[in-house]
Amino acid sequence: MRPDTTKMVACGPGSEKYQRILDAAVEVIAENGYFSSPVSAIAKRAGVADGTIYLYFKSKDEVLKTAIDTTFDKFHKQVEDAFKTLHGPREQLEYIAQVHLESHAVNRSMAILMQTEVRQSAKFIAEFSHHHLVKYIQVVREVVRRGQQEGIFRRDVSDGVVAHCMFGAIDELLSSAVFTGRVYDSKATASQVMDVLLNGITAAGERGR
Amino acid sequence: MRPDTTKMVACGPGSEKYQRILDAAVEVIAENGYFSSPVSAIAKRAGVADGTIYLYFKSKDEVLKTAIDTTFDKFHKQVEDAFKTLHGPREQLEYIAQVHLESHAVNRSMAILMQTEVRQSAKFIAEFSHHHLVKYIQVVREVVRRGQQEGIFRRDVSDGVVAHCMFGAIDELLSSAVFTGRVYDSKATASQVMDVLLNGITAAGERGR
DNA sequence: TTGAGATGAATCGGAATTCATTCTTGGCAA
DNA sequence: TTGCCAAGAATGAATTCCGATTCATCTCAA
Repeated sequence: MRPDTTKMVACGPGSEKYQRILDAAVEVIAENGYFSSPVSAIAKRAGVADGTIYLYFKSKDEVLKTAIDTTFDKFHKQVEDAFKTLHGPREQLEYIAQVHLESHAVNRSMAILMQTEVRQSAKFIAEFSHHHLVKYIQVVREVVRRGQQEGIFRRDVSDGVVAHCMFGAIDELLSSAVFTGRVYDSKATASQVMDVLLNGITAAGERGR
Repeated sequence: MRPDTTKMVACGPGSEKYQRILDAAVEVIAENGYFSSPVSAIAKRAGVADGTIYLYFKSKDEVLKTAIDTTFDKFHKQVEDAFKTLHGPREQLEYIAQVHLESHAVNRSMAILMQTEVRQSAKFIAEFSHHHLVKYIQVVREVVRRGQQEGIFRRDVSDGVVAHCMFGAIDELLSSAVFTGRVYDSKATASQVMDVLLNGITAAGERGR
């Protein structure tokens, strides 16, 4: 006897087909870009009929939106969890950097999609993904501010500027890897970037600790 | 009597209409994104008929391509010129940062377009604009390498990583300004970013110089 | 008068979404 | 156990809209 929660709901967000469509969409869009990816291509990749996609999603937009939202949510949850046992500002920043850079290895197609579609000007994408980026920056800012209060980081540079620098630097590294197809050691790269950045924002009195 | 070069060629890349179309395209695309900008909208903004655009450009793609190419070329030329009288690695990097950040003020629409379209996955855009980005990074790398050789910068971080960090940090700052619509003092911001970065990569022996 | 320049309606293809139809499946009565 | 039914799923061809590009036609300056 199955518990209710496992009961096969053929349709609905939990189903296997739902996931297959999402995965297919991410792959196809990563390869061709959102506007050059006909729904029919996504359907074919997922092994379903064109119309089926509309049983699971309201529109093509909705598919992309869901994929992006899910990814960001996972990221934020992962960071949140890690922070429970990782308290130093340095360590927290390093952790974020590493997870961010790792995304390439975790799911290449998704990484490509993030780099190529999230900043795009299609209004519907820009609007909601902007929200996720703001949240990311927010988290970093808070860590930086705490570091400043604790005297670990310099106080003469704005936390906002530092947060954007960190995000931008890492994102660009990822982006370049995605575009050139080069693979890298995410741990080693993250540590180099954060070495420079942390060195750059370390308070004078803390040097060499 | 006019020299030949100034003779009014009604059509052709020099003409006033050519420029008007380019400007209109940049504005419209900045507002709506490339794929949501019908040629007819660009034509209307430029005050010409739809068909006229095809007298000046081979295709819609071509219009965007031209706009982006021109902007990058201007940037590279500007940097090249400045380097003739600006020799210190620090100063050169600071100059690049400032010009990059200034682009927002110079031409807001173009800055938006750059942020929203250049990284996009439409194959035709990605391919040629990638080339420009590589060139940018290349220039920065060379400056960094020279700084390392002269003993001004640390040698234990790769010039490539530093170059990407710098580009990414600045680009993200610009991007955030573009998306939030916030205006900033490009000189002050550039100096903050470069303060952090340069501080981060300054060789130990050079501290406090 | 002529031809370069300009026009904008018509063409043509491509793709998002719909929907009439078909398929599956699980329950139920004979 | 078997055959049948209804409802939920899935299908994919048809509909519909949109927009890039073309081209027959017009304008105007030399």
